[in-house]
Amino acid sequence: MAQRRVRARRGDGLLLREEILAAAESLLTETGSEDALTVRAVAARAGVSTPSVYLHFSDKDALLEAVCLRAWDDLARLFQTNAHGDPFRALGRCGRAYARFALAHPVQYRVLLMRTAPRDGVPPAAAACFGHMVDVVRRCVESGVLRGDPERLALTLWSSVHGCVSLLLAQPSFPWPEDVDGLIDQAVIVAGFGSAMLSRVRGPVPDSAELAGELDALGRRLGEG
Amino acid sequence: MAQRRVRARRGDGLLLREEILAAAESLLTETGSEDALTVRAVAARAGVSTPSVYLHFSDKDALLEAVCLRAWDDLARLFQTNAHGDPFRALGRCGRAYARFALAHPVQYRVLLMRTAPRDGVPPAAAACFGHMVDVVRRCVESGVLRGDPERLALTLWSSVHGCVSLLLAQPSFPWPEDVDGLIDQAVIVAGFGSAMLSRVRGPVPDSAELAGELDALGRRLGEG
DNA sequence: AGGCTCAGGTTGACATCGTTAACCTAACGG
DNA sequence: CCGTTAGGTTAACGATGTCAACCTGAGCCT
Repeated sequence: MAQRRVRARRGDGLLLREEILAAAESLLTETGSEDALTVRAVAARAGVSTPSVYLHFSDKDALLEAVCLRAWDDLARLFQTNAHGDPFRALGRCGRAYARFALAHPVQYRVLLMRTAPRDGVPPAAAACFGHMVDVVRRCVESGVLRGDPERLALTLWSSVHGCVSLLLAQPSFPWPEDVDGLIDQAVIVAGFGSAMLSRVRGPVPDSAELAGELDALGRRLGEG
Repeated sequence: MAQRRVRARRGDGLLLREEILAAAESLLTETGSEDALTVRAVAARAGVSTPSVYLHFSDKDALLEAVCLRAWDDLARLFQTNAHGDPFRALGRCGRAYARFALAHPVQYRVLLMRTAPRDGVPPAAAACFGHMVDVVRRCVESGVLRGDPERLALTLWSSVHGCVSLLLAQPSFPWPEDVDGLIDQAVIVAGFGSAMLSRVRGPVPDSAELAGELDALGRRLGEG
């Protein structure tokens, strides 16, 4: 226990809630692991007895979710500042921004999007991520570069960039290439190109030779233009 | 404790190891959650005292990893049976098979690929997944439909399908579309199309109008052919 | 001033967990 | 038949999430 906290005045009960959240957040970022967030450690850092935590959070998971959600304001800002300009390029910027956000808040991202969420109700973190993706995808659909249901398209793009960052977070000892940024770029662009292309290729998947031939031609034209 | 196990004969010490693994596996699949796998529960189901588990596994995580790895034989078989024929179409089949594998072994997949792996050494599960992807991608590169470093391409394709299934596993209460299979198909094809396209489009990302025009033309030709 | 109330905590305990140290015992070689 | 040792067991420790019961002091009322 760092310092025995002075008792709050009447009506200031919510003060403790904020102090607990701050203590928990510092614990998370300092240790880099959610395992370090024990109720006792948080209470001690807040200068308060252990059961006091339960005055403001129904259980440990509620505390963990609340503290991890604090990072999600950053994500909204990131999407907002990257959504302008050409829709397809904005999509790329937002995807990269999403990845940067995840890697900048690894614990929070793991806790909220890589663990099994409770069965009841959509977790707000997931809803926010998906919502932001839908917004930027919708502009691509309106501009004509993407076609189809924006929500469906957003799901694929979201899962694509999520896959990249979640593997990076979960497998730190994997022999990743030097330029992680380049890998993320690749994941984002591949998802964008693929989505744009899929909505225009009807029928069965073309075979290798046919696809190679058509894409060679496309590459020449886009390279020249 | 179900039934007090009869002591193994001399030299049959490894018998217990197998029985512990079987008990742990049944616990995992019955409960569907790795939290149910406590050392005590496993020992009880194996008909043995709790510390006996430590005769064969250094700690709980070692046991958990060992039991989850048992599913990975299935994955090797799946890639093997889907790798034949046209390379690009085989890539699609393997991607779908990978997703089916993950959804068929949700606990094992979560434990081995969605939790933070230890810092020392590449986990065998991740190495196997990546290795299989590289194999099938290499054939695509040899046939010319994909271009570039097979390992790099495999990383993107792996992360793409991993993203889809890991979101499905982690967010069961998300309003997923009815046809999960269709969503997986989409993720796989988008990754394949995008990868094939990216290696042919040099220079900066085209803007929305340019991309839309070229892809419209491509769609018409592939649709007719 | 002085007492009452109840928001805002604390003390102490319980069950369960992973893990270890110390001990036991039955199967085999001689 | 006896000693060794592989193959276990018993008992315990410390940490954890959580709860029931208790305390206490700030603010209102008379």
